[in-house]
This record gives sequence, structure tokens and C-alpha cells, in this order.
Amino acid sequence: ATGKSRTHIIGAVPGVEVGDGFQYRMDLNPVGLHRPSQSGIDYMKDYDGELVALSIVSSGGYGDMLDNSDVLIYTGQGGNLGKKKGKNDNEPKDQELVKGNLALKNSIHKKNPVRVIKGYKNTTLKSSAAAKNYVYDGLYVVEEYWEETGSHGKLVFKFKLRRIPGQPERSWKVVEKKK
Amino acid sequence: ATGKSRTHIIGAVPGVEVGDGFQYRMDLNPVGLHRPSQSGIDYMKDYDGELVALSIVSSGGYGDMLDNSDVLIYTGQGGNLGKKKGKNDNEPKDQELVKGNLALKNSIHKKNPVRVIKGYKNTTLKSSAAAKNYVYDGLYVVEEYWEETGSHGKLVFKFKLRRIPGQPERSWKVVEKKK
DNA sequence: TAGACGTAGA
DNA sequence: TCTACGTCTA
Repeated sequence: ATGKSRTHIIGAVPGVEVGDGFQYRMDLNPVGLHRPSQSGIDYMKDYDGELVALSIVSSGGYGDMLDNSDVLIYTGQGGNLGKKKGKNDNEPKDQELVKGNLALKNSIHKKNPVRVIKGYKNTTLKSSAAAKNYVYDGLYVVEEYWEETGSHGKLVFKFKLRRIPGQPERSWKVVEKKK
Repeated sequence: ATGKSRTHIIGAVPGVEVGDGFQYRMDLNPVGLHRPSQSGIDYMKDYDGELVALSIVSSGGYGDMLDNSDVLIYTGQGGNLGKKKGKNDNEPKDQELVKGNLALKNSIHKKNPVRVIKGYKNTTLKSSAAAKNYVYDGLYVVEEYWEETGSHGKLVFKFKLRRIPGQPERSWKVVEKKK
């Protein structure tokens, strides 16, 4: 919470441990966990020019499950899946294999660790009185991806991530809070 | 920076002194300085049912001057003055004497103190290495307001605030930073 | 310059 | 549900 680092860190971030909680998306930036203020996928250009994924935030905004298993299915970005406020461009469209989606795909064969932050908006962590909406869940690898056709008939990417073994167990309990 | 207070505080906020700096708009919320995440005017319903202004953030986004004098001219909200990203509703329109604008107007005869936070986006405070984009400038009273017609031909409100005497001098120096 | 799993309050 | 002087990266 000092100045601003904003470095492209691959893998574990010094000083950040599994279970660390943060109140706002933007609090993830200065510690180096996840730089974008809204986008769910952070990525960088690798030494060979390929995009690789650095971290993802899974907040349930795209309908992805948030359990404590070691497998996470993450929906790609784009296609107007987020609840748009813009009046005109709400029409769903095909997702494209670019930017964050392309980075996640590349990370499959790169086998690089990807940080996962889970967002529990409108929920309360049992062990914490203060509002910690985002919790660092540890390092994952991207195992595979596939295409689906949403109920709206448009293309959607799904990425299957698996938590790397040997990391601290997640002991916190998530409790739904009625808004 | 603990939990969240979010109380409707009129006047000075305990623990916050003139010159205190904050990095993000949202950092102003938990300390009780200014609750809205984007809106420039915070207000509440007074005991008599009238809206009164609690605080304003002057970031220069509406073209207001930011000097160190004791008088501040603040532009009302609404009318699509902020640089809109929405594609369709960019058309400027008359500002209305409601919400924050009405609260500022009422504060004239209420004579209640209004907190002023000055935003120096894309600038650096000489005395601070870390990014402190928002600085608490102290308590002001709203002396008068008037209407203007913008270059676009639409109605705009202007509020004249005067810094209450006897508060600490502001010693920091603002230096423009090329982006 | 525009897009993105943002936020708070009315 | 929508507005609001947001904030980051590409």
C-alpha cells in the first residue's frame, strides 16, 4: 500500500500470500497482483513476443462457479457478457481469440503459473469483519480451452485452470450476504 | 484505512487534516471525507428535510480553476460536462437545480461548512514522492451561485465558495507533470 | 481514444 | 436502474 509498482510479475508476488484479502479491484494493482482496474485478465508480451496470462479475477460476473475445488472454469472476455450500461451496444457478439483470451490460450503450452483472485462481491468472509471482496487464491495453470455457444447463439471461450499442488489450503468460509 | 465508516459528517472529519493526500477518489470514502466514487458533490438530507452539501471534489474536469486563493468557483453537475464515453448521449443539456446542485444552493443560507478536496490528476505534489492525487483543502462556505450560458448555449451553475479563515495554510506546491 | 468481471449512492 | 469531475492498460 505504499507507492505504485505495476511491474509485470509472472507467478508468485513477493509479500502476498494465499488468503490475502483486498477491498477493491484497484487495491490489487499496487501490490502487483492484477493491474487492470476492471478487466478480468491481466497479461503481458512474453520474451518471444507471445501474449501470456499473468492473472485473472473471477468475480462471478460472467456466471463462473466459485467453489473451493482445485479446478476453475473461466469464461473468456468480450462478447458483451458484462451487464452493459451503454444503451446501444448491448447486443451479444462472438468472443474473439485476442488480448486476454489469446494470452490464456498461449499459457496452456507455456505452462506458466497464473495468479487467481476470487471476487466475492456482496458477500462476507466469515473470518474477516472488514470488507475484503477480493481474495488471492494462489497459482494455477491453464490446462485447456474450448468454445461454447451461449444461449444467445454467440461464441464464448471457456478456460480450464487447475490449482498448482503444494500451496496453502484455503480455510476461509464464504457466506452469502443478502443485499 | 480500516473498515468503512460512510457516515454523513458535516464539517471537519476527525483525524483528517488540511494537506492530507489520497491516491484514489475511493480512498476519500472510508475516512468520511467524500462518499461518492465519481460524483463531485456529496450531500445529505438535513434535519429539516433540505438537502445540504457535505463536500466537493474539484479536479479541473469541469474546467474550474485550481489555485491557492481562498475563493473557489465550482461548476455544478449534470449537463453532460464530463467527457462522456457513452456514444449517444453526448449532447450537452441544461443543468438542473437538483441533487448536488440544489444542496450547494441550500448551503448558502444554511451557512454550513463544506469540505473541499482538490484533485491534481496527472500532476505531482512537490513534497510527496507517492501518488497523492487528491488533497484535502479545508472547510469552505458557499457564498453565492449564479447561472451562466455555456458556449454550447446550455445552462450551467456556478458556485462561489470561500475558505473559512483560521485554518492551516497550504504549503504544498503543485507541479505539472507531462503525461 | 476506447474498452474493461468497477463502485457508491440516489 | 442509472448517474457520476473514476482508473487502468492497450
